[in-house]
Amino acid sequence: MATVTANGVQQENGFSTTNSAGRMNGLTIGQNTIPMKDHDAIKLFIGQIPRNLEEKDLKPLFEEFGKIYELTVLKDRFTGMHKGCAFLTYCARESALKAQSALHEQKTLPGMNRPIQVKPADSEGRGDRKLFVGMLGKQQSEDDVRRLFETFGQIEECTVLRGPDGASKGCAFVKFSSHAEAQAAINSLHGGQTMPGASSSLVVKFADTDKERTLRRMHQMAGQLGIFSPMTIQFGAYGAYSHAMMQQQAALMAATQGSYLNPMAAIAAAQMQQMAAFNVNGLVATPMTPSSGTSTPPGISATAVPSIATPIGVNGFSALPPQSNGQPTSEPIYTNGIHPYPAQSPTVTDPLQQAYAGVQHYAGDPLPLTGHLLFMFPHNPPVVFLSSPGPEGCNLFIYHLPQEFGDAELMQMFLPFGNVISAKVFVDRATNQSKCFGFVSFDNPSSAQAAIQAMNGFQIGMKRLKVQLKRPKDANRPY
DNA sequence: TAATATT
Repeated sequence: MATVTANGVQQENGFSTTNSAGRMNGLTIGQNTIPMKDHDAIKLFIGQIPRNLEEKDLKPLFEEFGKIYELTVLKDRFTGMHKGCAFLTYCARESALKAQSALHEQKTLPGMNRPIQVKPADSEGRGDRKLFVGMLGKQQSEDDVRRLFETFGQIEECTVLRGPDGASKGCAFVKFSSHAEAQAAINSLHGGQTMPGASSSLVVKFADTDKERTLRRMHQMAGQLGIFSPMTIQFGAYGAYSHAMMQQQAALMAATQGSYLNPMAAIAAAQMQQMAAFNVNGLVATPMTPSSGTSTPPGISATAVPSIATPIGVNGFSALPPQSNGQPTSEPIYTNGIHPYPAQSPTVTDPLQQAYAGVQHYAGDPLPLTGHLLFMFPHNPPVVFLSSPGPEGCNLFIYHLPQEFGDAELMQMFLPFGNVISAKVFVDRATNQSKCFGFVSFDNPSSAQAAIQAMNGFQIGMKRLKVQLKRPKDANRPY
């Protein structure tokens, strides 16, 4: 983690420390100086930072107000992507106050639309004191909202949410200087009156936490994409397995949306990955037993993979877990009532026949990966495409693909299971439309098996994938 | 009726 740390002035010998009244901040031991900060130092949150500026670029701007104890640009945990904000702690509290008054909303960094934010970080805060206000009239301005709330305490921020056209969305955020003030506002205002033009009475509640926001967004997207059953997203039902499934869902969301060039999908997918990671990180109340399993979701280290004593299907995640607990007679419960291992019966129209009837198998051109898809799986760098198909037992036939899926999306979907050496969606020559089936080749059979285990029966929208070994070319087929 | 970001 890149962090700029102040270098103190060295003394000849021994130790030196300073205080807030003080001269210099730092503990010097011989050649090394360890920066020290005041005990009443304030950690500042810095927002609206251009994403091309790193710690070293920001340092000069802030050093003007005092010696910096620590400056850290926030990065995405998985992708390393610059989040456009940072934390800054000065050695002296006074420096922080000076910087805040000199910079907060006072200038706009190059390339930004909004002025820089310099204010105490949430971690310095006094608890939950930010309110969401719903069911406002569309005509009500920030000032109107302020007037409504000002009797309950000191308002630090008041923002009416607006669309791109500037029209109010009928809701606002109001931040008080203390939790008690916010609570008082809730007690007095929530449900108490109906604003002109609003469809029901005023809503005043504490604003969502980040986790709640993420869940809300996921629900929204899920609804749009039809991926999940309505209103049901659960985490942790089967530990690491659902982690793997989350990754799949994330990939699917990105891929599906990607065909519409919707950048939100990538963001959403990244959020889902984060949720999946939470899962593995143990923020899961569901009891899990140690793994005796034979199939480990790809890309997840074996030590991080618990298994499931009693698999419980979750609506939407109905491509069900590998039978990894060595108890084939256990009776899984599937709350969505759909059996996880579908597609056992042969289909009447065999797309294999079409596949073999004149379409060349993919033979090794670089796949047209889009940027956001690569971004999705930072630990799966672009593979070198060797040849295709792979050895026997490495090649999968996939049916019931979404119409929108192209080669890149198909590959993306299977990357978590191993090295994909080719991925090809078959396309109708006349219409250029996907035939909704394709082939994926891995470089080894166990990747292929893992992919079958996890992805066969995997639900996308209304359809379920069929994933099975591709038939060998020379196999006798009774057709 | 839910947002520029908060280790």
